[in-house]
Amino acid sequence: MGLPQAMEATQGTKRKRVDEKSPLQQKRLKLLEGRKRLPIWLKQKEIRHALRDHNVLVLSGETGSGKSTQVPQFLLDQPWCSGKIAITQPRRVAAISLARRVAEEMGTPLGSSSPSSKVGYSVRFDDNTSPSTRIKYLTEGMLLQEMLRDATLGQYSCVIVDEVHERSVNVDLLLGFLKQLETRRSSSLKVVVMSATADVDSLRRFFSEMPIVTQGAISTALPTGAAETNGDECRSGSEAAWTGFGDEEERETANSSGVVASISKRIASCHVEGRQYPVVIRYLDNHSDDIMETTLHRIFQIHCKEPMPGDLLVFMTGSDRILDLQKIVEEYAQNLTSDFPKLLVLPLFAALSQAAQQRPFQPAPPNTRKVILSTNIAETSVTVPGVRFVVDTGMAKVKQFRIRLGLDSLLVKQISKSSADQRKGRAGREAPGQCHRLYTEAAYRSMEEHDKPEILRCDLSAAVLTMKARGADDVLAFPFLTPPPRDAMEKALLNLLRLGALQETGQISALGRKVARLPLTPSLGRVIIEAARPEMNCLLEVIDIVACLSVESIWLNVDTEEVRERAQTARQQLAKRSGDHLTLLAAVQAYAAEHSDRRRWADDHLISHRAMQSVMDVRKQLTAQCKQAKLLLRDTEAASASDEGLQERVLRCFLRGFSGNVARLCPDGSYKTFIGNQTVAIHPSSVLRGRKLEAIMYNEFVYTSKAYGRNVSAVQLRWYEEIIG
DNA sequence: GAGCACTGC
Repeated sequence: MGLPQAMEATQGTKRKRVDEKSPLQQKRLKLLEGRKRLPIWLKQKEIRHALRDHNVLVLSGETGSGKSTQVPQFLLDQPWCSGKIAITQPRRVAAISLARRVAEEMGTPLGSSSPSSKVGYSVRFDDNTSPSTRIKYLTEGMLLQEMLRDATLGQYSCVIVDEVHERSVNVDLLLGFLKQLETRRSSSLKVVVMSATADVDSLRRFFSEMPIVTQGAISTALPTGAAETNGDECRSGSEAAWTGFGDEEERETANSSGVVASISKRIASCHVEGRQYPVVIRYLDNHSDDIMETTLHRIFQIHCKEPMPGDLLVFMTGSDRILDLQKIVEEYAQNLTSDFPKLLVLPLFAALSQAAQQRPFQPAPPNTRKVILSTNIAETSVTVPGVRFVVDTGMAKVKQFRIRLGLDSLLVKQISKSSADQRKGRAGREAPGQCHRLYTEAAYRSMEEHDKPEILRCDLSAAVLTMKARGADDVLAFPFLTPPPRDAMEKALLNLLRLGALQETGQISALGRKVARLPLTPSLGRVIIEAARPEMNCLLEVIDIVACLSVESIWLNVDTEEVRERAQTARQQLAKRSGDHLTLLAAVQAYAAEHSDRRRWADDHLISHRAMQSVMDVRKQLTAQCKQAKLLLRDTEAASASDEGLQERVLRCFLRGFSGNVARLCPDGSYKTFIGNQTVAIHPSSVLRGRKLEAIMYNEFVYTSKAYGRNVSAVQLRWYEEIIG
């Protein structure tokens, strides 16, 4: 769901009495015609029958099938559906705009605007539901958060997990929990798993495999009624595209006690066609050694040959390359004769300001073709209108956690086939299009089928704590769609133990439960808990810093030399000698103290106003949560400037959460980590860059062109030894 | 002189 759709969706009007002439109902009837033309409309009956007879439905369908909006509406009046329907989304904008759309289609007001509302959404900072809400769109993280209050998700008759193919960590955790619930919950729970790719087999297999049974807990782990099924009625008709798990696919699973259970009739699957215009694919004949040159060439080739209208979308790796290419394309474009349309080059990446990110959505001036140079943000997160030509460099930056080194690497890698196909699809959303792949067909065939799921690429500390806090104690036996390697799990368990979030037995500690409730990484959560201790007494200050560290960087991207100098002088006013943590605190305090014009203050200091707004949101949320958890002793008044020991206490708190991220200065001038003795450089974005200090602590350890510590402060070895000791 | 892709609670 793209931004324009999100913006054009309108708020339902308030009205006491709903009749056929009300605007809501008129709108509903108008939309009904369009709904009937969606590919999924014809599958309505099959989907209902599938869930009448089965507990799990795997629904695959490409973009444009209408599954995200229609499936909950198909199920709402089913006899088994007495509770709510949850439908999860990976992104907030999608959850909000889908809820708006479905409310309109149903002719009901949205969310909390009316007690009669049937459709709502719930995302961080914005819960727009009412007690009457039946269909609830929410982010994956929100549903996981709800599981802290009720791990059985008792208010829901059905949970629909959308966009499963994106394979976020949260989706993988949800699928594991839902699989457990589906067999363990006393009342039945229907689960619909929706995915764009046709990779249905692994999902079916996942839900058909028996949970691992341990310690004689067989009765609770066995699916109730597994034996009563024969699977003869549901796959008989060839009129149905979905297939039930029948005899031929019936599985026999033996657990360690030798008990054999036959599984059938629990899982159905269904495929819906998407709605896309055809896209012609062009490959290179030979591999290109200079991708920038090849991209430049291809942009002008398309521009000069292909008729208007039709904008170009170019997929590249990162902002640096995008800005470089922008300059070159603009230079060349000046030499175009007036026979050709003009070119408007627009960069698109997440770190851009809100206004700059909006520019690709605005119509181009007359006789002008837009060339959008984008990162992966345009692959899933935003949909740029008007694009008929996609240029795909075949590369992307990918984050990967290195378990042994304990750092994240962010390196350029070849994309997968499904990513290449997703990029291709961006050319065929409004009209037939072209996709120019700047690699050979052989290179395409050699690509991985799918991206590596995030759960195989990230630090598992947060995921493990999420599991433990929701009752999945035996994390090694958790049902993963793709189980992470054992050493990755062990590393996470050790980290949580070091933080004190787990007891020696591996069970979650009281402190761990507090950390798990906070919308933060376990390390940052631990810092919060430390700061609340009476002898530390610096929670408000720490919340300000933690809020900064948990959002995008507050420092604005500077690209020109002149702006860079302005930025340096502005930032020096805020910079603190001890490093980035207290510099961030100074920035937040100055921003919060600015009551007249915060936007201007941010612009003057070359600080991102958008980032600062999220900092304030997070700060508010954390403060409220800490009050609720009785962690907050002081109220709103800031500590006096004369509080000499404050800075030291703040840094000691961070050290408690990040004791693994400490390095000491070596005689050769480099920093070496205490754990692992690896070289780490201070990131160029730090106020401490180039400084030589006894020891440093940093929040992130990331490998790009070399190993950098980001968000760095000076610490004393003495503090570190006290914590380790 | 060098520099982090994208989500989310």
